[in-house]
Amino acid sequence: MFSLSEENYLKAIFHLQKHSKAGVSTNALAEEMQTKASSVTDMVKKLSDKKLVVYKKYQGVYLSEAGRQTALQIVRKHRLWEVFLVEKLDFSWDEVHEVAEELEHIKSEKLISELDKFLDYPKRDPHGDPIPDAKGNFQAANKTLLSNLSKGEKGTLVGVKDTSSEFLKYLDKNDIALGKTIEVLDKEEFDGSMLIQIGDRSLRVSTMVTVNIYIKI
Amino acid sequence: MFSLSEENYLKAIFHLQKHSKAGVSTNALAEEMQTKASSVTDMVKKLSDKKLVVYKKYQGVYLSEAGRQTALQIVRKHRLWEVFLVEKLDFSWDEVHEVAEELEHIKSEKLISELDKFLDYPKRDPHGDPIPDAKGNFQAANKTLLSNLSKGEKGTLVGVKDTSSEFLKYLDKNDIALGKTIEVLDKEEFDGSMLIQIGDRSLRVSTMVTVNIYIKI
DNA sequence: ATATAATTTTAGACAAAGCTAAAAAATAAA
DNA sequence: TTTATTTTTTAGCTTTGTCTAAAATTATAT
Repeated sequence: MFSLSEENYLKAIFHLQKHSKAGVSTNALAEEMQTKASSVTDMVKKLSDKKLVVYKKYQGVYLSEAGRQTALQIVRKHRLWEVFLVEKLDFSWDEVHEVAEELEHIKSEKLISELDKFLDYPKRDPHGDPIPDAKGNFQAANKTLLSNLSKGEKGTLVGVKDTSSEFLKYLDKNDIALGKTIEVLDKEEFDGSMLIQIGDRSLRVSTMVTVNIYIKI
Repeated sequence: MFSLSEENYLKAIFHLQKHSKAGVSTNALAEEMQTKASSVTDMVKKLSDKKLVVYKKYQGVYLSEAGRQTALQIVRKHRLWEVFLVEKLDFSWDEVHEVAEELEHIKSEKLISELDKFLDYPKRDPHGDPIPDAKGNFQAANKTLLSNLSKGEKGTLVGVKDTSSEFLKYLDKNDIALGKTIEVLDKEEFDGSMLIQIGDRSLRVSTMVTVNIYIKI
């Protein structure tokens, strides 16, 4: 159907699209894809010919409905494989991304529907991100960044924004995990750092941490 | 490490090598790879430069020890994934090959060692073929073709040579499966067809069938 | 043993996806 | 509103793996 490269571009545009309703710029896409702007222009033209994106010179690129559906299916596969790796193969949440990047491109409808069943139709991946269903539907959680909470507020950790191995290992080390209850004991307005209560311990965390943790109140 | 294409060539040479101790011919490899002889020559030169095969112009190609080990690891991955698909995802044995062709190229040591553990270190794939261990060791079963048995002899079905969907579906339809006991009730010397006892039924099968079923006596 | 046939290799071309360097367009600054 | 800067596109080249057509080699058959 689509080449490896085409699929990766669609996924990248999808992820960049989320953050702003404007078109995705060539440079942003080049950065995300770890490639050069000229290569992006070439590929974007190709995707445009295939009606997967809407593209006007110098105006950035948008996913078409077909492109969005394709991207959603890749995201679905990526996240299902992540669940598989963590739940069945004892991977930790900081190890799954790389492998899932490869597994997401395996082409078999049956494989994914059976995997979904085998995993008992999970709704979220190990980082708390929602898994689209076969039709591309998923509910974006009503979540907010920990940094938005005020002193005294509390909620449940439902996701992370930064999924880098370094950040996830930091969380593991400090016993910060999905599903834990976090309460803001104190917030330092000067630098945004917080003193939080998590489980039976309290901990001081920097802004780098608070802007990368999603909380459901 | 190696490209998709390189891996597939190594695997193809490995499979063709098994059948004759002579070098694998360019044409045979082209046939196996569904490509042209000229393309094969190019690739074989490349593999030779990388010391994965031994190649002399017009003399066919042989796997080097490094090439053999690489091929064995690909075969290992292919067969482990086949077990996974059949045992965990309810695939039937005629559906697994295509998908395993893709899965076998995923690059992660940990993925394969964990999968092996998850499947409880299977020794054979769903077609009865042995699964090499992490070091590339596997025991070739002492098996023979059903066609080699004489009237009155019996044994256990331990594998199939032809793994095409058509053949496997024929076997399923006639309730011929791995592990079943087969006895040769009668053998027609003229065309090699046999009357066999399998389970509580007897069945007449053609040579096309008897030369594609492996029996352990 | 020589002619014919089959196999294999070489030479040159092509598509995909990337790159560099230069030109063009858009944006920001003076 | 010009000028300067940044962004984007174009043009042309590279690599990987393929192809076709022609040449070279090996095998087969008379």
